[in-house]
Amino acid sequence: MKHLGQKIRALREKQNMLLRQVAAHLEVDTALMSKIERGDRNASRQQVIEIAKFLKANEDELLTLWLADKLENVVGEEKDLASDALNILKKKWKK
Amino acid sequence: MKHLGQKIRALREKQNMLLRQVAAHLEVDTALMSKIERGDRNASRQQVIEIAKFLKANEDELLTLWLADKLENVVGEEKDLASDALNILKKKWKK
DNA sequence: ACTACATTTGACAAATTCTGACTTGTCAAC
DNA sequence: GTTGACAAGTCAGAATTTGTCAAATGTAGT
Repeated sequence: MKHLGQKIRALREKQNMLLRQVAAHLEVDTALMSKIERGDRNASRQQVIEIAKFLKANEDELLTLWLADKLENVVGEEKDLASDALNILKKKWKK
Repeated sequence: MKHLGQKIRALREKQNMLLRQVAAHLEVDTALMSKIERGDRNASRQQVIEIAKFLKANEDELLTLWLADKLENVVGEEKDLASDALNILKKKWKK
């Protein structure tokens, strides 16, 4: 699994829907929807939720992919530090 | 350990240095340095590196804390999804 | 090849966020 | 009450993000 967009596209095509239809449901331009599916743009949290509803997908699964995309942007070149960094956060959250 | 700023402050105070001195070394305003230590502002990657040099700290350790701060911002309320999201990324990176 | 429709792309303005500097306030020590 | 260290608020310019539009490209079907 690569990014959220690819997952969305797979879901959409399995249901024979058009970009235009999903875009209309989110009330955004088709062009934006295209970019989201191609990974050019990030969807907003709310958009992900709407997409999950509309495509009858598991909301948490899509949100997890959405979060993964965002984490990837932040981590950038620091891949080797990411695990340690997340562990620090986990400790912090436990308290 | 909370955030990078607290670590920096601890290091700085252990060496009896003033905010002003560290700030001067980074060529930023003392007020900005104060905010970084209190976690009001994020340091840039380059600033973290400079600070590590100046305070004789381990660069990777500080960068890890720096990354943790950034991850925390991104994760936001999605704490429960963060582990899964990072696992997805790890798989992706292996290839 | 022509038409019709779906998708992609690049340019763009508006909105939002980030950054660092500047100013003012607080507090403790002297 | 002056000084020095730091905190806190405000601000403008820079940078990034967001969504739209128009034009380009892809893709069938005829």
